[in-house]
Amino acid sequence: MPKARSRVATSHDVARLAGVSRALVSGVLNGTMSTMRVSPETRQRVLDAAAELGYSPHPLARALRQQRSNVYGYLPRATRRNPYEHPVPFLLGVHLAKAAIQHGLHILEASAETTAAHESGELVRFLRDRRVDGVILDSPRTTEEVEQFLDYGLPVIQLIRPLTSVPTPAIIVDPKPGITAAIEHLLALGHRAIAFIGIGGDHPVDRARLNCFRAALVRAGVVIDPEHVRLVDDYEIGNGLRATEDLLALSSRPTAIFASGDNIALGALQALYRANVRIPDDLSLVSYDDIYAAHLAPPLASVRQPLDEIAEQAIGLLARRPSPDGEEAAPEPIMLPTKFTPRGSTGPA
Amino acid sequence: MPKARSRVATSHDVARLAGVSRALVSGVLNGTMSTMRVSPETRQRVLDAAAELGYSPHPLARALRQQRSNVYGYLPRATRRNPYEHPVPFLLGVHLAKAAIQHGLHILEASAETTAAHESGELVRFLRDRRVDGVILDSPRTTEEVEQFLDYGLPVIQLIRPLTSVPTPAIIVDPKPGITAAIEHLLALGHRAIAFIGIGGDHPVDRARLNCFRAALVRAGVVIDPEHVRLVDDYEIGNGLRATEDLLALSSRPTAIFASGDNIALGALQALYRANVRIPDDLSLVSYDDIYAAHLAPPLASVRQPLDEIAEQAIGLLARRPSPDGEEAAPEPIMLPTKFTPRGSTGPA
DNA sequence: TTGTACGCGTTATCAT
DNA sequence: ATGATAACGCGTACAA
Repeated sequence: MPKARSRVATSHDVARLAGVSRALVSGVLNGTMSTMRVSPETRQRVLDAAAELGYSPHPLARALRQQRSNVYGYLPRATRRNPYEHPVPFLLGVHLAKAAIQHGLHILEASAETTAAHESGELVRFLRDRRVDGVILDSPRTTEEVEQFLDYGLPVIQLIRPLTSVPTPAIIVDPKPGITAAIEHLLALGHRAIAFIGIGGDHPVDRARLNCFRAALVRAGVVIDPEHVRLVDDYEIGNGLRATEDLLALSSRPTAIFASGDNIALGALQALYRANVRIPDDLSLVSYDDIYAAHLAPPLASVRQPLDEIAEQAIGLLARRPSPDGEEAAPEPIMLPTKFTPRGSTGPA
Repeated sequence: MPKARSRVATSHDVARLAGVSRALVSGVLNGTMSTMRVSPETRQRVLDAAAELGYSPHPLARALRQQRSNVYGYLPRATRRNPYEHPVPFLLGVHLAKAAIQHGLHILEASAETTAAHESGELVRFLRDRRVDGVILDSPRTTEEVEQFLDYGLPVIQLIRPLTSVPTPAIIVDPKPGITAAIEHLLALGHRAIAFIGIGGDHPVDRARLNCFRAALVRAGVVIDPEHVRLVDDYEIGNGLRATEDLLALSSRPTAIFASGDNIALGALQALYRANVRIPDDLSLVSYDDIYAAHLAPPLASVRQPLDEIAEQAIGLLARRPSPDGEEAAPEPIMLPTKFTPRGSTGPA
């Protein structure tokens, strides 16, 4: 009947068993005292003792001493009750957590229920109180948001939609290869009337998707019907639904739709289902994100952003501790490519 | 240019500013030394000083001293590359994390990439090394898995599919209200040939869903066609797809399908789409889980398990520290009800 | 109310 | 060349 937690071995236990001091245990296990500082025999005794006791240093004690919690804050771009409504920031968090573990780090996701919390400094306070070692921001909206953390002296990494006005490392995505492949795929199937549903506003990242779309068509000599470009406010299912309804109501109805986000595509799917438009027979549909596109009915061709890669790169940057000192030079953003995967949702025009 | 992290206030700083000892700062801020133990003026001085300095106790130092990390391990039933394939254990983790924060606790999700890791004790080691204060297990598969943690002296809470052979607190779901309402809804629409797609095997929780389904029909005097009950191995999309194809191939094709899981329903949706069977015109579909059912095309009527409530209850149990001592009596599981929400996926038979 | 030991590992200083 | 001693990080708990 294990009432109290079975006491776990401490460095003291190991030291006693090996007949050495605690300092030596620490040195050996961390490789701090390299080969020449400690005799091979002693070294082995320590290792054996540690193994025998199943010793693992107390992470809190270590963190306290090293002034490094090994926890990094992650601020997703949006949070809602149901994560399925915001797949990208959400899945990004999952991948960050996984990558962090690989490096002995941990992610603390700071969810702002209200957008107000973003500005109020509530989140800064939250993460600061927990002594995070740094912060990963997904598409921060305001300069202040980023600077709050920098002012506090924390390393910051921006993902996906970095504010270039703030000099931090950033990891971004190149929409071109994926979108180009997607459009060329549709063109090859004979489509000429291809619609675009995406986000308006002036953020370069969102505009870039439209630009890639445009460029691919222009390159093929296709003239884009202005009515076929539908810009909405946000990546929400309802927006995709309404935009698609609008497209279906046009006299010049498109034969294919590029939806710039999985949930935009989901909304499109709902509208098409209601209107009894069959995919791919009556209309072809391609999405961006490729998070759950493959699981829909029908499975959608989609352009994937390498969220796993983004996460790994971000953690990698944080894991090799911030540059010793002078290297404050505005770092060049790391750009990762997108990739298109065709599925059953496209067919001949 | 904030090179080094702006030093954060310590209890020492507060003590100095308030002209008292660190012990008193701790006592006042934790309410340990309640009103009668410290003079109101001093008390106020401490509070003022803490507020002025924006003091928040270092969580690592506190945890180290109190021998309590405030971190709890969560072992989801399944983990894959894409969390959207296993919505329940996944969303449970999200809700656990959220509820934990509310109580000043944290969740560490231990994902076993391989099922082998579950038995090997690798996960126990992982969590033990991180000094978790307890463990939340979602539908553990083997008794050993649970006992490993109990042997180590950690409090364990089992969710959804507890192993009753191990005496731990548990939180379970009552499928009856939701499934009964769903079937009665279909009956009221005139359906008599209602199919069931669910999990076989001998786990009582999975069987219970079928039993509730059966009972509701029997109560209405409906005879169930044995061909209409399809049992599959796991809650996977592909299984729902194949089972539905089988159902569509029957000479006595059902007019409605109850899919015992959102991704079973998703598979059904794919099969129905391929076969060009319209919902709800040609066939009615109801799912279990209600995680993303509302977002599909068409939105599915679904039975919801209160994952948020489950999470809150679990955290609640852990937050009020384990029973002082003797109260080892096998605790009664906490049972929470399901709820049915009709949507556009059902219609007259 | 205060002093002091403590939790546990790391790091800088000291001793052979 | 090898290893030990002691201080430290920060807050809490108990005795004084």
